[in-house]
This record gives sequence, C-alpha cells and structure tokens, in this order.
Amino acid sequence: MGRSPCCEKAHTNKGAWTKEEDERLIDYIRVHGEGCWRSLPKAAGLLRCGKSCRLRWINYLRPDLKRGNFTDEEDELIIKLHSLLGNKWSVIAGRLPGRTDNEIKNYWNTHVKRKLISRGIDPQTHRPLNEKTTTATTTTTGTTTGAAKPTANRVTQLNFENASPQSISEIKLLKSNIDFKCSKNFNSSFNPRKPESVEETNCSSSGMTTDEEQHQHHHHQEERKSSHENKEINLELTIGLAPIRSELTPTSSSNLADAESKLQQQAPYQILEKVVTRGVCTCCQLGSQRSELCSNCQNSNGFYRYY
DNA sequence: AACGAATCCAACCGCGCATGG
DNA sequence: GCCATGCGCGGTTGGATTCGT
Repeated sequence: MGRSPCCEKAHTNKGAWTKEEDERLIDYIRVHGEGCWRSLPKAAGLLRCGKSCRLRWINYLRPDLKRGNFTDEEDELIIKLHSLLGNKWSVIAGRLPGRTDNEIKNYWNTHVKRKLISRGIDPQTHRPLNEKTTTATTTTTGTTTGAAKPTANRVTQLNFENASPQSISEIKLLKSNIDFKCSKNFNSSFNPRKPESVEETNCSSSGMTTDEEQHQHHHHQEERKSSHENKEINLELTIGLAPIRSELTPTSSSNLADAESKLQQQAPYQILEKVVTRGVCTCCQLGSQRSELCSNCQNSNGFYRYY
C-alpha cells in the first residue's frame, strides 16, 4: 500500500547541509547537469535523498539565485501575481528572476501577508478585509504569521448554506469566469519548469482542445456540480483563466481588440488589466522563465497572444 | 545579562501529476 | 488500462536568530 519511499531513509543524512556536501553537489551538477535526482546522491557520493539534493540546489546553490532583500517592485509583483494565481509559488517565482518558490512562499508568509493586512486587505482574497461580498464563510483557517495550521486541503471549500439567492448567483457568475482546473492541458502547460510545453500547448493552437470541446467539458462539469453547489462550492483557486483563454486565443489580429476588452471585463481579476496593457502574453508573463518573449506569441501589430 | 516570545527561513513531508513499461 | 517510478509543488516544521522586557 502506498508508494515506496523516495530513498533509503536509514542511510541518509537529514537537516542542515554541510559545506562539503554543498561542494559535492555543486561539483556534480557542474559536470553532469541537473536531473536524475534519484540517482544523483549515490553518483555524487552524498548521503542524501534525491529530493533533498534537488531542493538544496534549487533553493540555495543555483548560481543564478538572487540573494538579499526583496525590492518594492518585487513586493508589488508578488502581490499582483498572487491575486491572480493564488498560492502558485512556482509560477510566481517564474516571474521573479533569481527568486525561488520557497523563498517567495516564506516571504509571503512572513512579510507580505502582514503588509496586506495592515493595508486592510485580505491576503487570501485580495479584497478589503471588511468587505462582505457574500455571506459565505470559508473553512480555511485564518492563519497568522508563523502559525500555520495543518490544513492538508489545497482546495478552498466555501459553505453557502446561509448565502442569499443573490449571493449564490453572483458566485455562480464568478465561478463561470473561473476555470476549475477543468483543462488538464492548460494546467500542465502552466508549469514554468517545462517551458517547452508552454510553447507547444499555449502558444500554438495545435495540441489544444477546441473552444467547443472546452466549453462542453466545462458545461458537463457545471452540470455535475450544480446539484450540490448551492450548499457547497468547491472553489479551486489555482488557475483562473482557461475559459477566458479559450475566448481569447486570437486567430486574427481583429480579434485582439475583442480579446483585450473581454479580459478587462473580468472584474474579480482586475490585475489582468495590467498584464494586458503591459503587452506581454501571459505565457511569457507567467509561464516561461526565459527572458525573451516566446516567438509564437508575438504578433505583427505589436500585440501578443493571451491565454 | 537573562529569559521568553516572536520571527525567519532552510529543510522536510506528503500528495498529485507525468511518464514509461 | 494499470502500476511503478520520478519529479515537482505547496504546506508545514523546527532550529537559529532577533527582539522585547
């Protein structure tokens, strides 16, 4: 039952890394490159599990890491991206060169949360703390800095038992603007550590389901959920743009103006305005760690494709 | 100076996804 | 289609450090 352990724990070191271990790991990766983390420790002569090596490299040893305090610009960017993406630290990290998901996550929990609260903004919803948009009560435990409670759920469950019909319809409307992770293609293509798939699936129409298929899929999901959602909506906050994307994948430049105006209508995610007006495709904004823009996204009229 | 509280952050853990046999 | 495996992600932990009294 269950998966086999990632390594033989009895023979691995744990805890803080020594300088010697760091050097061994750096030397090995310098020669052989990243990857094959499972076999790396043995090959490099390290008594660590592969996961541990990977983490140490990604979060601490990578040469392109930027150390030191976050700038105000980085601060604001993190807040904006979090309002868009939620706790997708790796995606957010993809937009902050030299920063790791772990670093951003820690920074968020220790600094940014507090900053937002002091501004009267709910760090989870990015709405004013005293705003009552619905009578819904979230079951996510409100965590204060450094006092994270063990909530294994990655899904925000909302209880709508006491919600008014108007609130429920508002929520449904919002929900219809949100992709409930219904498109696996989109999800996997969002992985910043797989830029090739970003380009293949996001930046070209090939390899994607058609708009019609996506609508049907979405519709079926809606039907399945509809009998339950008055009481409890499973509001998966991970990615919020697939339906928008399907509308906005422009096939001609004439569609771009429509696309832009539609994007700007997505009121709950006003941050999109900024993404759009910056004139950079979301695939490059969010997905790719490469500094240059993906060529498939560029259009002759100066716009980029949005997803 | 001493002590407890608060904070920071590197590292660990467990789960989900992708992939290949 | 099923299963095993590897990797990556997000949540959490706990030791180290800083702060306040």
